[in-house]
Formats: sequence, structure tokens, C-alpha cells
Amino acid sequence: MNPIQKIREELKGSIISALEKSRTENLIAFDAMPDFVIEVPRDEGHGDFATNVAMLMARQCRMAPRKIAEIISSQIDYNQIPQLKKMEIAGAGFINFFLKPDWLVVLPGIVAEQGPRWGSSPSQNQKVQVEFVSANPTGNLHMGNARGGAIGDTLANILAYAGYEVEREFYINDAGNQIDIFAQSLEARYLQLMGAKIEFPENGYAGQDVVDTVKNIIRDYKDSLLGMTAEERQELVVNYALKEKIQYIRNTLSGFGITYDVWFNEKILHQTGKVDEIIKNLTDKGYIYEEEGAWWFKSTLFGDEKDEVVIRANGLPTYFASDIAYHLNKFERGFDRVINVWGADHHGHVGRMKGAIQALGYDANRLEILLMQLVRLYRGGVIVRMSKRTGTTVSLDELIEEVGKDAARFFFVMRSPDSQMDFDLDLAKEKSQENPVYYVQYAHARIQSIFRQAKAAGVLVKGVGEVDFSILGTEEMQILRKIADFPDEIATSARMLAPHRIAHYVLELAGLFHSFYNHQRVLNDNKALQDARLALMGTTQTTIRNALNILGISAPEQM
RNA sequence: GCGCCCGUAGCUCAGCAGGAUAGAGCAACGGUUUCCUAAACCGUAGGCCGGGGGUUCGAAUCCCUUCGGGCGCACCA
Repeated sequence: MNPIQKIREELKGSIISALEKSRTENLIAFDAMPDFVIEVPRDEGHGDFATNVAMLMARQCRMAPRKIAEIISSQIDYNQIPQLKKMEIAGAGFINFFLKPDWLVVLPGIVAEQGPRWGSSPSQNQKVQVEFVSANPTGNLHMGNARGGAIGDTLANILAYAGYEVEREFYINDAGNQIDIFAQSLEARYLQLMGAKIEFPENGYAGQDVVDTVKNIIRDYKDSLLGMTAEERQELVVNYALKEKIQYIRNTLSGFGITYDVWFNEKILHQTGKVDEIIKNLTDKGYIYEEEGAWWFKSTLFGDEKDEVVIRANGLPTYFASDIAYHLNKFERGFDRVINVWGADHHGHVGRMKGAIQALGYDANRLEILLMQLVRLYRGGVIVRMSKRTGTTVSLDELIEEVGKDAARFFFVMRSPDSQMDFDLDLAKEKSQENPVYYVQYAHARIQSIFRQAKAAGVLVKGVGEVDFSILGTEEMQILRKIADFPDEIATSARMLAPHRIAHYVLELAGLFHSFYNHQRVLNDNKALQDARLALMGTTQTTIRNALNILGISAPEQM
């Protein structure tokens, strides 16, 4: 257990003991122990930790909060918490705990021992799947996919640190209506390039990437497709294009630092009859009815506004039908939690999806949807419409080329998924040097530089066990305090599905380091102080590196 | 019309199941380098937390209402 959690538990325990003792001695009367918190006050003058327990008890005790706080304070057993120096009652009835300054000195040892695992929590014994991006394999990856990629991958890293067994998955929509249109578009382009005068489908994919793909097909197959039936031809071109697109997606995401454990094909669900099975299953359970030739799922039973079609009048299943089969498959694979990162434009899908899960007999809470608001792309102060079909927008690979993987990932993950995001391309290009990611990376590189200087000067960096940390001053203790928060911060980010917290955390830690660096010298004449500071630098660097690792951003040793 | 997200400093945004005096970056202004990387640091200025009610010891946070912005409400995915 990390030191912060440990001391929190100890403080909490001692308060409970004090309260129970007070009750036994008839100093106070209460029935239920409130669910109070041990928090870190924003203001350092309010101690290392504080609790609101007295305020929470005021009502049931019919006693002023400060009076309750005094009773607790007088009954606290200092022997139970050796690190406790003093307590103060403040404000409306807060109890502030001041700890002996050396309570954090165990931290560097823990960090050094855990290394790359520092920040992680014990195993939760739960399997969680994170599905993200899952872009349609009919076009290039756009800004929404980029944001989803950064958020999903970071979230998966956070969950892994938080003790979950995590699998990353990409769902390939290689079946259905869009694929048919894709096939028709490819065929039309092929025939056009081969000289036929035919109309391009009205809703077809008009992007240049389709033309490029067709040129590759012509290079490989020449005119041999002309003699085929339309069906054979469409199947060939679409399979060719899908293979190419999926390879493109895989490569681009890999360049964005994202690799998946599983690439799941929608088509398999159709081919193996899973979609038909799920319809039959739900029909047997009475959740499906027929109307106007189509089959409807009763999503209104689960709070949705209207029922949803699963089989169209033309006999073909909808996307929703295969998605139900897909999610059933996920649960059958044994995941305790299934998390999907979706764009806000899919939020209408959430209610009925959860409804379907429930209809199948699973707890709908095990399916969690992280909705992220859409990214609006600006160029020259004007919105660039994101359309997969026109292919006029900036793609992820172009973005990586222009601003770099690290800056792009940081930029996307820095903001809460809930907030809509304007991505100003001109700004991103011009100001890439001012991106906050460099601020953090620079902190890491600076520390490395100190170690280089130390080595050049023949200074041996002592192991944390041989160093006396009590010599460190307030700035160093602030850094240590922040570092101590790291596991908690990761756990909170995991609980809230809030990857942006890690970005903010590491910015704050880097800020404390830079401030310290500008005020104090690590390499100096006071050997004991130098030893302690060098060890602190190692602790800081490991924490920054681990945080950057979670964010999928490199930790350079030199800049 | 109904549903979801957002509204916090000039701009972009944090603010962890309500907590003490609301924070950061950028922009502005003024400083810091014979010394471990100035991609840094320090300081100044900047706010009716969209408006209005309510809940309570206590609200940026919860509830209601209203205004403004985004998204969704297909036999598309």
C-alpha cells in the first residue's frame, strides 16, 4: 500500500476509535458512523490532511461541529499514528492533521523499488475491455478517431495501472450498408478508370483515397475484372480495399502509439449466424415484434424514447442487430467490465444498447460508454467539415506528420472528454513548440541532464537506502507530496474514466520541479544535501516517466 | 418539441461522489542567466463560476427554471 493510502486509513481508523471511545464515555451520542473523508487541504496552512467528520455528525449529535471536533481531538490516541505531530480545529469544524515532516521519506524507497510499476495498484482481479476508435474501414482516420485513440489508449493504460487486466479492441465494421456502398463506389471508380461511362453512386465515397485504391487494383489486376459479374467484381474490390484500409489504420494507429490485442470483424458475426441467433434469442424472450414489415426491439421497455429496428423490411439486419451480437460476444468472453469510447454523435445508441444487454440477462452497468464530444477542425479561422466521403479533411497520419505524435496525443488527452474541442490546425502547427507536452518532457530531460553532469563530475549517485532525506527543504517536500499522490491520482482517473487528469497531474509535477530547479542546485558543496536531492530527482524522474508512459508520450533524455 | 454534453480570467481549459480565500497555461505588463539546459523561473494585473430560485452548517459542484452553444432523435453506421 502506498504511504498516502496507508496514512489515510490510519487517520480514519483513529478517528473512528476516538468517536467510539467518546460514545462509551458518554461524551457524545450517535447511531451511525458517517461516511467521512480524509482529504488533502488546498491550503498548506491547513495541514497535511483534514477531515469533515465533525460537520457531518453535527445533525445527528445535535451538537456544534467545533464541539464535536474538540471531543474527537481530545480522544485521539497519538500512539496509534506515530507520524502525527498535532491536530487543529479550524473553520466551521474541520479537523486538520499536521504530520511530522519526515513522514514522506519512505517514498523514494518505494518508488525506486517499484520502478516502472510505481503508481500502480494491486490487482482488482477483474478483466476489462476497452474498445476504441473502431473507425469505419472505408476512409481515412479523422480528428474524431484521433481523439478517441488518444483517450481510449490512455484510459486503457490507466486501468492497467489501476490493477485491471485490460484488453484493447478494435471493432472492424466490415459488413452492412456502408460496405455495400463502399463496394459500389470502388466498382464505379474501377469501371470509370477503365473507360466506361457510368454514373458514380449518389451516396458513394467520393474521396481521393478510393481512387488511389482502385489504381492499385488496376495495377494488380489490370482489366481482368471487366469479365466478372457485378457481384464477383464488387466482392473482389471491396476485399482488396478493406485489406488495404485496415492495414493503413493499423499502421497509422501504431504510429500514434496504439496497438490492439484484438481486431474483431463484424462480418464474422454474420457468417457464423450470431446475428440471427441474437434476434431469435430476443424474439423468444418477447422483446421483438413485427410491424410494417420490419422487426423492432422494444427499447422503450428500457427507457428509450422509441423502439429500434433490428431487421429491416428488406430482410437485412441493422447495425444495431450486429452490435447486440457483438456485445453479447464481449460478455461471453468473460469481461467483468466492457468500456466503449464513442463519439457524442452516438449517444442515442447508448440507451438501447444497454437495454439490449439487460434484455439478454446481463447487468447493464457492466457496459460503460465513455462519450467524447466531437472535435471541430479549424483552418484559417473557418470550420473544416469532417467528412469521410469527401476526403477533404486532415487525416491522423497528416496530423502526426505535422505536429508529432507526442504533442498530438497530449493535446487530445489534456481536455476532458466531455468538453467539445476546437482543433486549430494553424495554431497547432505554429505553436507546436509551446505545447505543454514540451514543458513536461523538458523536466524529464533536465533531470537526466543533472545525472549526466553528476557523472561527469565523478559524483556517485547513492541508493535511496543510504540517503538521509530529513535534510530536504519545503520545496523538495512539496515535490515528494505530489509524487505521493500519483497512485491515488491514477486510481481516481480510473474510477472516473477521466484520462485528462493524468495530463494535468504531470503538468503540475513538472511545474514543481522546474520551480525547485530554478531556486536550488542539486549539485552543490553540501554532500548530504546533494545526495538527498539526487535521490529525489530519481524519484521525480521515475514518476514523470511513468505518467508520460501512461499518456503514450516519449520521455526524452535530451532536448 | 424531447434527450445528452458544455457555459469558470481577454483566449484555451482544470476544479477528484459539496468543503476553508475559485486555479493553470497562453496573451499583457515588469523582472531573473559569471551557477546542473532560459523549451525554465519570479512578480503584477485580470472573476456576480451564463441569469434566477431552491436544498444546508457550507454550492462552481446537487435539484428546479431560464438563456446561449454543440450533438443526437433513420427500416445510416
